[in-house]
Amino acid sequence: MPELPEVETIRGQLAPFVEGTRINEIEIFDPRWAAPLEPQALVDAVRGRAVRRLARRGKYFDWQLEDELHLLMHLRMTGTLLLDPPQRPPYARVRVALDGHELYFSDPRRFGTGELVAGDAALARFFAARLGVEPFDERFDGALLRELARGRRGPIKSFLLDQRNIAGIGNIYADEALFRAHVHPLRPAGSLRPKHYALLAQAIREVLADGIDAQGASIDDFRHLDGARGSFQDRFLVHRREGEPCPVCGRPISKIVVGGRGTYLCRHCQPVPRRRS
DNA sequence: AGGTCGGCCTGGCAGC
DNA sequence: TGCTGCCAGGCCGACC
Repeated sequence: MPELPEVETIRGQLAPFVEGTRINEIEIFDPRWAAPLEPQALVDAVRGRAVRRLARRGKYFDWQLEDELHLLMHLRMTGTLLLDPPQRPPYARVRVALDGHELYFSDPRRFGTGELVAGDAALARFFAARLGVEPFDERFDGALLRELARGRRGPIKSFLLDQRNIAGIGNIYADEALFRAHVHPLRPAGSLRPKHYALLAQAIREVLADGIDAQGASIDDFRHLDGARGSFQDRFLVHRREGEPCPVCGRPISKIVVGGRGTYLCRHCQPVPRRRS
């Protein structure tokens, strides 16, 4: 699943090809991609616009076009961006023609989206309603995490996955960060000791940085701009390793369900939550 | 208002 | 072998 490190990897690869150039043409094959906007409305607004910067916020690509127009792309589950593929890729939903280059948004499950936001102020409101602090923001630390989680009784993992709290964490990096911080995913979010908020904040930053360093995790559909794979899947400590030995204590890794999401942990290294009822 | 759950979607795979 | 049906999950909206 594309999470912060995967989106950041693609952003870094794509930025040199698009910044300072122009969207000459955009073709939307799947009207769902732009919904609720009519595809033609998006095409008309974007066509011919200069691209000032390609930014990222949470898991969103933010194409900063001239006149404060923002084209936001989200890969959701299975979306990929492919630059200059030899032929039109399978599941192509959108084609963007740039100066001398062709970009495809491919997406088998069709969850991926593109939307327009007009004006920097509107963009700030859009993100404020959906996204919390960036994990690499200097304000993000154990104290902030503790404050955000205060009084919250839902599982800490669900809290980490809620983009309104912290932006960019998905199922992979939540499991890996909780393992590194020795925190059980079912612990009520507000119930950690101060020391563990600090450990967890640090683990989140480290695991995301490692993910970026490995150019993302290619477990399912995620691929680089040129179709190559990331390598972070080879560095998973617990995610998708049910039954394999814990890299710390050697006991088998468990799989449970938290908030409807498959969740991997070491029951020995991540202390058991207090029982409810 | 926090928390939970269903819907979106379809490739892949378990189970018969 | 071939078919059925269920699972995966980011995000949103409905509901309690």
